[in-house]
Amino acid sequence: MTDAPRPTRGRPRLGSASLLEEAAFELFLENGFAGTTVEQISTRAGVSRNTFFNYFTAKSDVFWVGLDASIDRVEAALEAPPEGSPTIDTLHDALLGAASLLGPSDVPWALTHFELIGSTHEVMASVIGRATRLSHLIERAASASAEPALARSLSFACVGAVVAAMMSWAEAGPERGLLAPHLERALSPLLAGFADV
Amino acid sequence: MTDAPRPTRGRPRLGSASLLEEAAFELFLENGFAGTTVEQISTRAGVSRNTFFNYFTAKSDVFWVGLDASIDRVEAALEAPPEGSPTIDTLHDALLGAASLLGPSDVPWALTHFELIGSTHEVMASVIGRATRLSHLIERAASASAEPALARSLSFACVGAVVAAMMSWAEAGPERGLLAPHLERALSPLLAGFADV
DNA sequence: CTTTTAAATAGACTCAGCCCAATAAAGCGA
DNA sequence: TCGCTTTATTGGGCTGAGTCTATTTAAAAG
Repeated sequence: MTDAPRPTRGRPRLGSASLLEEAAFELFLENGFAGTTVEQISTRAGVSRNTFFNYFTAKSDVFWVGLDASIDRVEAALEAPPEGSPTIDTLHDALLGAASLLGPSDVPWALTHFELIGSTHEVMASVIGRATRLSHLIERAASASAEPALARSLSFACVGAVVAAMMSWAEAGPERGLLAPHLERALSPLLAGFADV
Repeated sequence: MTDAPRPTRGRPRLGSASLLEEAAFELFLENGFAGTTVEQISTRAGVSRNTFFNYFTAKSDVFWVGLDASIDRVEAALEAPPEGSPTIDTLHDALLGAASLLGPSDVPWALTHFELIGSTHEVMASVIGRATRLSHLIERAASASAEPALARSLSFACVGAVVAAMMSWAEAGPERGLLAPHLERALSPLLAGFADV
């Protein structure tokens, strides 16, 4: 899931994902998400339309380049749990660990420019795609020490808390600091409730 | 949000939403969701392609006809809260009340035929559209007695629990009974955790 | 019979996403 | 230096969802 290592053979890349990202955000500011075509984005970035889809599988993927890396970190932390620690703490540490690496400038663009995006189907789908992946990770980890149904509701509720935390983090403005404290606030009552069962 | 009252004037409807729904489910069984076109659905239902979009705004909307009505009930229950009852109980009662009206045969088709659907973008988007609506309702109700950030994380976590409950309900097979007990199990640890704050 | 209202339809259009075949730019081995 | 292999870019074409506008049809109301 992490970025594939750049191969030493073959034709080198012309641009980068972040180049397309910048072009996309510019255009979204000008015309909104729905009012911007993939054609326009790739033209401004100086590549062809097809090249866009070499970097992203969907137009809405430009929003979540950084987020995917964070989910990778949660995955790694959940797969190498410290022995002897109860699952609920492992989970807490895995999520907070990833969140403590996200500083004020790491906020996903989409969360600070929501009005330009609206409730577009494509964007919603892209969000829930990431949420599903995170939820699977948590559910698998929780299944080790909880019955299936409980593990699932725990994982879904956790994902809900993560989303809520990211939104209040984004809304806090440029002085928002790390994501971690927001996540701590959203997560602790929930984990406390589940800790008893 | 409830069904618009059928007007007494004008041309009567030829078919109904559930007619298109049945045609769609048949075809999904035969060819899967992605392998079925709106054209095929409307042809089998005996109407034109455009008529499909008179009944549904998207192909994936056929999955959630019943669900929308349930969310309507939650909305009604949250808007007319019994005085003197703390919000967390109002919320509990609103959700459980709607869930107790859902019997074994009310399971959304999509949840019992997940393998035929896959992680199609459109379906995910349609799910999260409903989830967003429910979350807004809960958040608004919770804002009355909790600070904004907490209200939001509560609402998102609740939605997560609802989804988890519906999935385990669907998986329970034909003898699944009402949704309510599943929801009770998923919701209670969560609400217990939030009740302290 | 005429007007009004709402539903069904026809036809055309945009654009996301996918596929395939062709080409360009690099490293590697001979 | 000359192929060979690998990878990225590109062009062209295609399907299908969703939108829009205008037209027609079927009913009720006056």
